[in-house]
Amino acid sequence: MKNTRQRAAILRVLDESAEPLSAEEVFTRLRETEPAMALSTVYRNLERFCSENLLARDDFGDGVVRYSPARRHGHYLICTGCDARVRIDDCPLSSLEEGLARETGFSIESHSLTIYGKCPRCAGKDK
Amino acid sequence: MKNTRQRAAILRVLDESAEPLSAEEVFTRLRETEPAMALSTVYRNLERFCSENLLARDDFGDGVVRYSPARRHGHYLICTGCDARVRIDDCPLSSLEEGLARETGFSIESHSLTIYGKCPRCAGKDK
DNA sequence: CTTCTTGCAAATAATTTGCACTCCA
DNA sequence: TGGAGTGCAAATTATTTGCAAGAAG
Repeated sequence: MKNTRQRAAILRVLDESAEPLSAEEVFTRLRETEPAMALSTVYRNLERFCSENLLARDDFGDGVVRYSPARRHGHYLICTGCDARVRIDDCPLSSLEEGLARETGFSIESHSLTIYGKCPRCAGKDK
Repeated sequence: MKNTRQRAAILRVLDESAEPLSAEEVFTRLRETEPAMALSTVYRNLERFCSENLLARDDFGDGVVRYSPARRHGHYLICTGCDARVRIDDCPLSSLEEGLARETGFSIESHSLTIYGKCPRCAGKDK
């Protein structure tokens, strides 16, 4: 994989962001430093980085794919009332994956986990 | 929620399917019994049923949302080489959710878990 | 009746692709 | 220099919405 200015810029933006970002969001943040970059370049490289396992996809179940550096990827608890997101730091899957690999013969590469519910404030509003 | 012929038909198709189905797939299977039904009706009702917790969304990470009856919903291990899907029957999250609810104050409603990897055949091809 | 639903057509939104040109290795 | 990478514009794909007509309670 060639090392281009655009690729470095995309990875930098994601490294500097505390939150996972969508392609559009990455694109917007690059407006200042890389005004000529095309949105399609962002899309192409985000996907490329995923298959190289440099990035992980975070799918929150709205129609938008978000990305974060693979090392920092986590899971989220999302409020179905107000879309508030809470990061879940410890991931219960490492132990599961081991057994799964043994049972199925798959070599596990990644996973995606999102939990939905009502935050305390929205749960209150319901009733 | 009113009980319409279309709604019953959508639920029936999903009950009869062993696999989660996308809106398009549901629509296609309804061509015979409900030839006049509009695709938008399918979309609207699938989403409606999800918010009533009659259906669950299964997101496999391609751009398509699939649905299955809430009671039967499971998780999948998907091959990134050939898209083969293996159902994971036991779900490691019930235990996690309890603690999470306590820590965050959220009332948990649902979750989505998908695991990616290479199936034995595709893992072999790589090397 | 009258409100919730549907069918249809048109509108979005996110993402992908074709192609000629550019730039890293 | 040769092929991977980029920008641009156009094409897809999945999904959503507005609205008038239809059916459920």
